[in-house]
Amino acid sequence: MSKSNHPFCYEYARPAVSVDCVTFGLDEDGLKVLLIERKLEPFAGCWALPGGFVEMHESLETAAKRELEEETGLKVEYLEQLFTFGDVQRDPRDRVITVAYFALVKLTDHAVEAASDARQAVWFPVDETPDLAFDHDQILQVGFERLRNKIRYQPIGFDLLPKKFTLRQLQQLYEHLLRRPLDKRNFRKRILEMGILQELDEVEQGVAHRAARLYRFHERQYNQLVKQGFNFEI
Amino acid sequence: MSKSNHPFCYEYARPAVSVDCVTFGLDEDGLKVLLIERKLEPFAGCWALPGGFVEMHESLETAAKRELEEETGLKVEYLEQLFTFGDVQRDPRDRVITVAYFALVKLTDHAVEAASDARQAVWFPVDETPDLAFDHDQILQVGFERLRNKIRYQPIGFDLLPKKFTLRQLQQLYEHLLRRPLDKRNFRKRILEMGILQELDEVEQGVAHRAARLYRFHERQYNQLVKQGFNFEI
DNA sequence: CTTTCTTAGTGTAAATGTAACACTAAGTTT
DNA sequence: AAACTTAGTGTTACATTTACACTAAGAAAG
Repeated sequence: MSKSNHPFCYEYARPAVSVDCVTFGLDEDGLKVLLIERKLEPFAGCWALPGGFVEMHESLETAAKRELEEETGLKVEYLEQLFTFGDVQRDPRDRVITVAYFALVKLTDHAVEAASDARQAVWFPVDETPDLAFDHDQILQVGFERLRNKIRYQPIGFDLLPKKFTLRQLQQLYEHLLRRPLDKRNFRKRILEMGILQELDEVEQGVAHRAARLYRFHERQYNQLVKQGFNFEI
Repeated sequence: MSKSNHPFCYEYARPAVSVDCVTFGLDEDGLKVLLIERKLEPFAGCWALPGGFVEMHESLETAAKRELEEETGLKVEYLEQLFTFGDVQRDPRDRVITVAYFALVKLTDHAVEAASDARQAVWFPVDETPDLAFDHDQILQVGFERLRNKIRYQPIGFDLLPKKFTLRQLQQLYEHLLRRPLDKRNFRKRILEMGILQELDEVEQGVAHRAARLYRFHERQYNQLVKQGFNFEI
């Protein structure tokens, strides 16, 4: 690599910088993560997290959104930085440092087109993922841990569930991520007391038993409580 | 910047990658953060976090430890990744992405030589820091928030206090970081019940009143409890 | 249309955990 | 010896959390 020609003391070779996205979604089967099939070497034919190299004119977060959309067709509004992986040998070609990002999407509402966008992007059940390229298995695991920790103190259920959902759906998501059963009455009491659910005048459709009431996330109320330092621990 | 000549599809210009360290210490006056005075442009003469560019053969964490030692003389064994800052304009010279690290050191035990190592490294009180170079004010703030959050659920007090300390010292550290007074009896009860303190047969020296018993951190016990998923919340 | 099945929806009491609180003990200084 | 400063110690009221079981509603099957 040549020396740069601007007045800059850093004249060594530079690592490349990439971004990778760990994107979770939820459908009837459970929790899913979005993967792509690599077309190029190294790891051609292998599954990997969507991602790519950061360009000079864009911030890390912008790069992550751009790569996610380019590779999977999925547009997300909110991404969170996860961790930066910089082991020397994590990419066999060259030194590549990657900044991993974390996203949650409502799979049921819209994001099905992502996978069907003629791209090789597939939602895999989180506990049935194939071996991934590079150190992406490790990155995915860090992402999954983040998800499980996050649900303890932030009401992220609403980012994964459809806009309208039942308390049962919400509880089952919590139970799955916390890996323990929750008492129905206590759960409902707590979540309703938080005051971030808006009760709708609708019930779920197409079930072979008594239909449950639908709720939606009361975002305005939530933002206000956040400002007041309210604790959303479950 | 020239194209690389290895078989690698990434042929654009690359951002530079640096590391920066937010290092906290504690002395009689309170909480301190370690800063250096820059000798080179940009921001020559300005205070900044110790840090520098990542070399091709070293991991991010290794780079952070190396830079910290080179610039301040301080050797740390444990560093934690804080956040990666990648705004396009954060460095006026060039595109530089920086991975920030977070360290805690026992100032009272040894680390005084760091500052006196003929280097321009100074421990500043955390709430009397000068304006810093680049976006280092922002990085410092993120580091400080991390510290304040961390103390809620991890017994990091022991990383900041001297090896032997009194319960009063420990409580005052908690009070300072949590920004609220704690009840002496409840605090002692809780911290002792955790079983990670070893009571010594010594008392503090040179105080003009009844001397308090000294304790030390029982690291082995702590590690065992961590494995069992014990909760160290205060 | 009656029965059966499945999930929705609701309150209370016991147990546990948290927070509030004040005095005696020990050592130093005057 | 008196005064000052911090060390060290338990109990009670209060709040929170957990455990727990029945009726209601609607759909499906007979």
